[in-house]
Amino acid sequence: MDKDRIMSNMPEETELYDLAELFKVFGDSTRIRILYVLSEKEECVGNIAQILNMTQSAISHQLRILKQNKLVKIRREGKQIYYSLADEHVRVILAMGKEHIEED
Amino acid sequence: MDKDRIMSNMPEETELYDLAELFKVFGDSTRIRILYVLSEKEECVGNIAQILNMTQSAISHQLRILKQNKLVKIRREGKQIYYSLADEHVRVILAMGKEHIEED
DNA sequence: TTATCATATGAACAATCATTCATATGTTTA
DNA sequence: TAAACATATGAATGATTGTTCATATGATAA
Repeated sequence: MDKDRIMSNMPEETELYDLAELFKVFGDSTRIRILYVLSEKEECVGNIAQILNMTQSAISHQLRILKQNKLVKIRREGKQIYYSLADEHVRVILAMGKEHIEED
Repeated sequence: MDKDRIMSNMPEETELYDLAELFKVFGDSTRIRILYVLSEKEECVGNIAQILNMTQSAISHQLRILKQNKLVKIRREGKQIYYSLADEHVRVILAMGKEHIEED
């Protein structure tokens, strides 16, 4: 069974938690919707709320989570704050997930 | 702002929920640990529990969730049931997540 | 400065979920 | 058969989390 060999290949505790944390962020349909909106082009908070028919507060709370986990980045322009995807991992992870649920 | 154009590119409601559901499954460190164990080789429930120092019940509950979401598959051999990764998406998704949290 | 607009945030509530405990199901061996 | 073993599952519980409401912060315009 070789428990030791298997466990020696396992990521560290903190990395496991970070990984789980990251995927938890993808595990909410509101946040996925936001990421899809931003996959088109950068958008400010109010617009995202309007597009998704949700309150500004709810969107803002979710954007904070996305930002904390470095899935989106921001650009300030006057009163508005424009959000956009942070990097290509976001697209790849979403695409892989989509492929998975679409097969069979 | 072109709300209609953006929304027409958005996946269907049911697909959004399935996607979120899938990522929720990755959003727990116990399940990630199990997937890492199985990325080495197939393993039966009792062994997984021993390797991860958890109760058979806890592991079994989590394996059911992994199986329902088609991340693992099973092979029966006498009294034991061997679990293994269902396909390559699992590895790719984990690898992408790992890359993401490891940068900067 | 003051008023207005865009965004952020704290507290509260309902809903979801991982684990435990006890027990059930199903397979093999005696 | 019955006993032993591997796995599954239902109920209960504590912890986590998404949304709402009210309010705070920060930037611009008057």
